[in-house]
Amino acid sequence: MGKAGAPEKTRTRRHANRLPAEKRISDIMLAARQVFTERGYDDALISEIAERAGVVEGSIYRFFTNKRDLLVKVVESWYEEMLEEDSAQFSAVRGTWNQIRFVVLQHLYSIRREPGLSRLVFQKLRSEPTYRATRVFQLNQAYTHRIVDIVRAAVAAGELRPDVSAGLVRDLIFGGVEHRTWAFLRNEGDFDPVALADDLTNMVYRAMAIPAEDRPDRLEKAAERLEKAAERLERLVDDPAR
Amino acid sequence: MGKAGAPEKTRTRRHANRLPAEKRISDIMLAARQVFTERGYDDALISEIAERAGVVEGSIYRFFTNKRDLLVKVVESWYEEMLEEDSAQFSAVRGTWNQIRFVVLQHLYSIRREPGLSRLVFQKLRSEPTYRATRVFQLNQAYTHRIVDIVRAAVAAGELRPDVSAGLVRDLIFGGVEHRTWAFLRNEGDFDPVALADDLTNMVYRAMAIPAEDRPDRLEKAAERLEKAAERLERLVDDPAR
Amino acid sequence: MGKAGAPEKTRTRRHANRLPAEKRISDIMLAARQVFTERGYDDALISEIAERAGVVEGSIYRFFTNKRDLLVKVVESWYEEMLEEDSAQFSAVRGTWNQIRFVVLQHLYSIRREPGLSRLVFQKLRSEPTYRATRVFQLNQAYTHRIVDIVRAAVAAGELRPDVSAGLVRDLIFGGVEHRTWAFLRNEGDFDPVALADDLTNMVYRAMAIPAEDRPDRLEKAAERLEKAAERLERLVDDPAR
Amino acid sequence: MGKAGAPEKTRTRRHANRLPAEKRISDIMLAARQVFTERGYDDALISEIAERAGVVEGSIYRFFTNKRDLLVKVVESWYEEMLEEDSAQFSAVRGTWNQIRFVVLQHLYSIRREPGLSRLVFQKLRSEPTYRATRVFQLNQAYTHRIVDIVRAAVAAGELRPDVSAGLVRDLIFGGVEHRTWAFLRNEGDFDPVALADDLTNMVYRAMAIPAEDRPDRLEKAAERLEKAAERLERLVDDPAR
DNA sequence: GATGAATGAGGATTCATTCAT
DNA sequence: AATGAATGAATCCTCATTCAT
Repeated sequence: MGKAGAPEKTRTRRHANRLPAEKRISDIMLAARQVFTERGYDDALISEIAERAGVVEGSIYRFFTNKRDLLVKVVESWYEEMLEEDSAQFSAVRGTWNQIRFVVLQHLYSIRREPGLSRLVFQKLRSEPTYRATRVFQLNQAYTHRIVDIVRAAVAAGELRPDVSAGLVRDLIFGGVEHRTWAFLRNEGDFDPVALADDLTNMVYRAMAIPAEDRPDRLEKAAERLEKAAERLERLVDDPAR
Repeated sequence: MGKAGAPEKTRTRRHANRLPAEKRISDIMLAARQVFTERGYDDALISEIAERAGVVEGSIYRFFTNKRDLLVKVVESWYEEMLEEDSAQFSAVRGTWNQIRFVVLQHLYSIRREPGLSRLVFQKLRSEPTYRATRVFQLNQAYTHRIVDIVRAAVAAGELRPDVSAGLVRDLIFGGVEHRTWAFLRNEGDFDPVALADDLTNMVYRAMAIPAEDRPDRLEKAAERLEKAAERLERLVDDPAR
Repeated sequence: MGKAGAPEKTRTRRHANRLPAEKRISDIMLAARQVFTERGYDDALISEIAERAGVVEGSIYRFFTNKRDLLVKVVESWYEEMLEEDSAQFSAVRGTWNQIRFVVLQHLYSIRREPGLSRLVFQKLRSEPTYRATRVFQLNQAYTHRIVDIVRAAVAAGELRPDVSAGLVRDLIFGGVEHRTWAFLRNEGDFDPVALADDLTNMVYRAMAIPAEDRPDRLEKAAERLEKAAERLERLVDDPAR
Repeated sequence: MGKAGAPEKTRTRRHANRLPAEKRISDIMLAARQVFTERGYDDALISEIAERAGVVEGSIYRFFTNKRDLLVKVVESWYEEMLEEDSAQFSAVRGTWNQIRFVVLQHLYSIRREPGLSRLVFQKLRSEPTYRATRVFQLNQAYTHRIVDIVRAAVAAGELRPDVSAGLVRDLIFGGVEHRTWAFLRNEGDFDPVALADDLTNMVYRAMAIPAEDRPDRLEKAAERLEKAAERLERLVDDPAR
């Protein structure tokens, strides 16, 4: 009903160039990313996305179910992008502290690079009741799970307290980052990713570290080694022939 | 159907029922709180709020600039409510850990009691560019600043590390809570406020606690041992032949 | 979502005169009746209806749920109009044949007067799966049921065959009329309501009439009365004194 | 969801699978018949028809001008099918009543077999202004004209009243059947074709049968009696004294 | 002060049809 | 001949807000 309207009318059409689907899709997604970033979800117009992508509105619906789907796809690809980039570098980072700091820092960088998309994730996608069923949810899981992995490994290695909840650590980190960056996301000024990453990592690492009482203190160890060295020297001196 | 040709409403809206403005306002805010909670911002209808408040749409605009203002006012009063309630009990809580835990727990309780409003704050109000100019912002500051106060006091008292950033702690806590409760806010199941408050407080407290290494006694002991070892070495050097 | 769009924008508005709801409704229904009649359902534009009614599009939705509801309401009022008009005159018509003819003729007149609405009923409303739940259905029932009543009464009075199915008669009549008038409804030329009503009524009446074998034929009755009259006259002549 | 970023379809549409045009056409028409039947005209998608026919949308337009043309062709072939089937059996039916009943019954059967197509004819095709120019119109004429032929032959044979309008009979029958079956077409329950065919045929046949009053014998007898009565009266007048 | 009828901008979405490849 | 990507027109409906009464 109302659908067909007057379907038999003659229409003038200028057929545009026939591009490979991939190119079309990436054009649309690029344009959408821009528009969503600039305007937010509600104020983003499909017509503007279409225009910037050099496509007609209807063409968008060949590839994307609806506006929300387009947003979701854009965010998905952003996550994939981030995961890919990060994982390449991440493998080179050694040490629990360094790894945590790396993840935090990359996260801060990505927020700083894409405040618009970040806001959309924080504000729109994550609060929807269907979020958990989304691929974005899974990607975000993968994204944040790196922290969990790092923590668990360090716990297993005896570096961190055995009673540390990796999940809670993850939420502290990502929640903390988010809270720390809301002002920036509201355009209220910049932040220093490196300093923040250091502070945050220190904080969290300290919370997980094995308490001094339960492990050989470094100073103590050093003293011990020094003592032993001194002893041996003394023995040598006492009995140089030996 | 439904609307019918003629208005079958026969509304019993008290004509010119002149109530004191305060009563009017509180009726409207109560209704608005319900409707916003049940439906979220976009799906909340002014008409429904008016109906529930026993008021006409237009009357709402006598007291509130617009829909958003109404939301803001509702949230403000919620915050005031929370601050009032909490502060009464808070003064009785002794000890840094206990105080932090108290604030965290109350926060968790309030989220659990008002998931709808919480979501609106997290999702809608906080992301708006005008947020910082809002009284909600100030109230939230007051609300979260208690953590800052607690931490600073404890730092000053020498209980916590002097290099702790109280602001970062605040963001870790509130951000962490938020991340931890999103699933709940999405209606994906409940959480245990007490357990979470304990875990989170422990975590954060540990991060701020003065590390064993920095405690005077142990430092001094280690220094003593080092000095003695050094002495012995010096003796050896002075008198190699012995 | 997408609903509010940018709701806080300032809008210029010229407030139109405040008419009683009834007047508004009737204005809208009148305009709708015209537009639906002229264009059919799909090609009827709400905007055009609004314009002709001197109303803004949104106002239509104060009184009518949606476009279809508007059509339904228009048709309903048309039916009520017809039922009212007819029933006033109908009560004056005596005799089964005359009554049937009257109903048929009025029906033909109404088709001729409102071909557009007739087509909409025949084509759009009646074929919808929800039709039976509609008030239009009920009105149509009332409209066509007059035939059923007439037939049943005549059957009860012994004027028509006892085995006549009044429902089938109704369907023959209204179905027959409809088939007979489709060409007209398609704008393929006029028809003669009076002649058609007569022919159709004759046809149907004949189909229901008690067969001659089973009832005193009029000629026979006349002959009988004539015989009796002749007899009495003869007796008078034979015995004038009596 | 669903459409996904990349076309996951991997359609196995036989590329350049060059089938004889006839096969193509019949595949398309078969698919179209199904889809039109299942969904109705407006909700039938060319894309679905194409898919079911194992063809690409564009190919449909090689053989059919547009969607409506496709519907028309489908209905045409259905009519041809029906006419062919019926005429084979029809020739074996003897007697006016039996022939009418046969046509009615076959019509009822076809409605019962193809409610979807029937509805499309009743609702969509027949109401279009171009209907009369259609081949469907002609086929329908042929289809319904059998009634006209039967009636005219019976009239000519003196079996039926000479003043019967064969066209009106046709409209009563097909209109009556249609009205009687709308509930079924709306999916509101079944009907009994045989019983309905019998009732309807009886009804119509009675309407056309030569009335008893017009039979020579009874007329003559009555005339005789009248003449005799008149004679007696005349005698009285002639010889009042007697 | 209260009423509530009227405003009116605003945009996603569909799908038959075309035509370059 | 077949393909199927691209076209693009076309419209219903919502609801916060206003302001004449």
